[in-house]
Amino acid sequence: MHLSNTSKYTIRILANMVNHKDTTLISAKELSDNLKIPYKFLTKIMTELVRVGFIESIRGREGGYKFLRPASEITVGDILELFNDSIKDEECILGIDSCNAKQKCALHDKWIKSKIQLQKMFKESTIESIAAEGNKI
Amino acid sequence: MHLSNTSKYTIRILANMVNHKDTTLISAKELSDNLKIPYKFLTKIMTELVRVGFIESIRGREGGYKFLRPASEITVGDILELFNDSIKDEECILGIDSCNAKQKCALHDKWIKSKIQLQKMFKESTIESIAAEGNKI
DNA sequence: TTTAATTACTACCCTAAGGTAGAATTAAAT
DNA sequence: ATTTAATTCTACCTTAGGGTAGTAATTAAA
Repeated sequence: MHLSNTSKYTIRILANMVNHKDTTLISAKELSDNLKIPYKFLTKIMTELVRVGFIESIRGREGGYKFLRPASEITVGDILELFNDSIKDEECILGIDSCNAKQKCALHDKWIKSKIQLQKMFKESTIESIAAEGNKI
Repeated sequence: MHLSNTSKYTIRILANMVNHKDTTLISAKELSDNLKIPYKFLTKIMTELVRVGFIESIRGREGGYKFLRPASEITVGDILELFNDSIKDEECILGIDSCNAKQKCALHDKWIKSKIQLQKMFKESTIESIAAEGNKI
């Protein structure tokens, strides 16, 4: 019961970008140093984030990354969805295909309650809020 | 954000065993048929459950499996622990090493709330309760 | 004693996640 | 023009989860 490393890293990378002076671009090297994420692995994630349009890259000397969509409009849920980490509405926690509101498994109701709470947290947490003053990143 | 297939299967296997007439043993073949879990994969799980002492096996013709510990004393949490699927207390949802009660990540408090709720559900759900009358398995 | 039905053991195979390596491309600075 | 600092592309490696195959061991029934 946990998020994938890639999701976790991605959220922290984007939050770190928010806190960088946005007059300049931030490079992969700098992010890798800040977050202690292996450089090559980080660039792989960055390329994916460029591909889906969360960020933009400028190549060549003095290049780097910057947000394309504002950090206040990218949510944790968006990231989890990108890496197939989000909690699907229909998903029974015990993996029972026929479990639904009519025919419930023993955990159905409690799981729904937790699931909604988590989904709400993921949806309401923007990258901007993750990066806000006083929060550990 | 999900449980491993092995954990899900295991919970359902044990619940299925509860609902079997316990005057007789239940065989891997029967469980595999009941739950549509591939026979060979199921026997692999069963051998592990024997190894850790949840169930007992009787080999040879007319053999099969039965509970060693009562189903009312095996919890979902026990199973998740066995397959490294449980939620650790210290674990930050964003994977931040230095995140703790003093220095929190943005999701810390909300995550703790959900985490406690889930841990409680896992701890309080016995195999017996999963198998109880009226529940989908 | 043989046979059939059962679990256990050993050794694989496949896929995806996580991670690494090297070279190609880009563009500013010199 | 050349150098340098950056991203991107392609290809690979390693590990763990999920799953399969074959065979040995066991034991009760026939």
